Amino acid sequence: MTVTIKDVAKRANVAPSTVSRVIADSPRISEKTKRKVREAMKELGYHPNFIARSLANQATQVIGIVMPSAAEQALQNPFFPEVIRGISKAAHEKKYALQMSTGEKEVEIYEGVVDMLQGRRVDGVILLYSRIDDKLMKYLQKNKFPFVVIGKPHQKAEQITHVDNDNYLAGKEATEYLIARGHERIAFVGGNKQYLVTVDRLSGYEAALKEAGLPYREDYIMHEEFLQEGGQEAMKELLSLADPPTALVVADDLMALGVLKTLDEMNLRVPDDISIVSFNNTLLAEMSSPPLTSVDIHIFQLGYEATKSLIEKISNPNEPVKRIIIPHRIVERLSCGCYQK
Amino acid sequence: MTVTIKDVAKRANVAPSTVSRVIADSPRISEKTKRKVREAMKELGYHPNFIARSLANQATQVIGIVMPSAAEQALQNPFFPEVIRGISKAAHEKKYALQMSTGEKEVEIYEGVVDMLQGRRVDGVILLYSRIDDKLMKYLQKNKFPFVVIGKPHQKAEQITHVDNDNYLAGKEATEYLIARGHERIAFVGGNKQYLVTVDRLSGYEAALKEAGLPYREDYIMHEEFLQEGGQEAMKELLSLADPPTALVVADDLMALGVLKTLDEMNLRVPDDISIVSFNNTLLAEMSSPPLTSVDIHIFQLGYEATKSLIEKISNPNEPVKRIIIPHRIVERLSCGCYQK
DNA sequence: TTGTAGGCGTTATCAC
DNA sequence: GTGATAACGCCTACAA
Repeated sequence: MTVTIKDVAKRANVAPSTVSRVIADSPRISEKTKRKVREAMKELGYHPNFIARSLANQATQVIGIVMPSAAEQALQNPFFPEVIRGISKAAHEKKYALQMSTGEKEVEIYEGVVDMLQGRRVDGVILLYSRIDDKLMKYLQKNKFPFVVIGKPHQKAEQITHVDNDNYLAGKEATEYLIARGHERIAFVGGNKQYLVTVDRLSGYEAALKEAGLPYREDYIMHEEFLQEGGQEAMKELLSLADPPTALVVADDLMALGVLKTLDEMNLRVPDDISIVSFNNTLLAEMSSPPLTSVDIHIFQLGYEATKSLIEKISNPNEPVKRIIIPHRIVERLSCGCYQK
Repeated sequence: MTVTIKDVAKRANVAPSTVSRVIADSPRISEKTKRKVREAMKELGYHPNFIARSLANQATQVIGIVMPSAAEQALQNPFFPEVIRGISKAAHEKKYALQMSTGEKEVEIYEGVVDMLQGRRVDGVILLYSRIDDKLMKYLQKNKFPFVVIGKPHQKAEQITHVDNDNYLAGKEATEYLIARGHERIAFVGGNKQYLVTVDRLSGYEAALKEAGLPYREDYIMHEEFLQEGGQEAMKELLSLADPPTALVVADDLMALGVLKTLDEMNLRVPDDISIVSFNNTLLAEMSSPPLTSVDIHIFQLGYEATKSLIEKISNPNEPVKRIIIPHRIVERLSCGCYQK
């Protein structure tokens, strides 16, 4: 049925191994037989069977992408398509294929990835998140599977290749940006505290307040999902406070969108009544009304670099651990105003 | 190193074939040995090797996703993450994994997919687009590879399982919507005419004009890329006309965004100066200023149904050809006004 | 430079 | 019910 290496061999009057060598373009084969074999391949319409090759090679040339939650949910946030764009570019350059995890709950994802790796479907994986005490990450490390994480590993970060932003600094700068505009009651709206991004940006926020001699208030700290609904929830709670904030550091554009929505419903205006600095600088930040001042973290590059590092690691298991910090920068738009008492 | 079926067999004092049967939960194995074998698997931490299994089975339980262009580019349009969400859900339900094509140019994609299939990396593919005279589609058909397309196949649509909207009708309704509001100079901004979506929506547009006794003007028809830039280009051209349109049917939200951008730069207001009906009803439509009246084509469902159909086809090659039409509906927002002479 | 043979980890077809 | 054994398609020593 399907034409195999043997068929080609017969046709070209050589041994299967010779064909195999031609495929690998081995220098030990004469140009003449190479030509002959290649011609036979053309004539028969031969295509190498990756699966068979993978089995023999113990390598698949496939990289696994692991999302923090069901793709179904994660992909709602433009962060993910954007990282995947970067990943895709780098993978393509090195001729790697991409496979996506598809699990709903955390355990399912965990098992899915374990199967992916143990089942030798992929040569390595990229974690598109980093959370505290992550079972999966520990597993990967223990079993010495090639992987890189986008974000900062919770523990043993010096032993795990990762690509991250300086989220502490970014959080600090975002906050300082608001402080510089006279704000004193600044709230923080972030994702789940399990995520390192949240933790880091929050500490940056905290540091900025401290340096400015402003009080750190528990009731100004919100943790919600990285979705619009999360932002809405957070904003509602903040507005129910006796003295609501005059400015917000929001850790994600999509969340910020939710924040804007709630503010709009409450007839509050941005930046007149409340200022916002957001994160990610996705298209959403540009499009919202008002457009959001947002910290560009270069998502694409995050994915691109992570993939390059992973591939290096796959091809050379002794590759030293790397830590790559992608620069960030605040992109000013219209969501911040000066606070006037 | 890695624990195989043989190791398990030894440990459980059975033959490898028995272990294999236990994995497949064959009814011909006694509960007692099953228990014994399963215990051995636990103890040794056995994980089946998918690759080996695939080779023996001639099936991978992986579905390939084929985008119209480099993922790097396509993923900029929220349409794609959204279909993938649907695909991911259905795939997960049936325990299929997902692999993405990663090619830049059309030829590269073509070859990538051919390799995917011939290399037996995937059991079937989903084309996330449909274009005229598509080489790849012909290839798939000729070689009888399981595939489904999202969109309407150009030729032999009755022989190809596909999931689509009634884009003709949708285009017609969108146009009628504007006509009903008094507009007579209505332009069409679509994607490349190679794409069937574009063609279909355009014919719907044309039909609506005809029925209303309005002239069809070549200079009101724009074909650009499905990106913001495309919308900007189109709008610029339209505005350079002696008598620019008072309303637009734009075949994609992201393009519509570009349109809005250009209009804004020109100090034209929507809907006061120009009305817009867009397509896809992504988050962008909701967020833009003004929010766009947009035709919801239920992207998620498109992906979900396509995947279910593909999996059926993979498991049963004799599955009859299917054509699934996903309903659409216009979601009214603030981008349309009445035309007053 | 090329051929032979064994192995990669499973499944499937026979036997017993 | 369970055990050999031969595929699946390719790669890679080892020979020649």
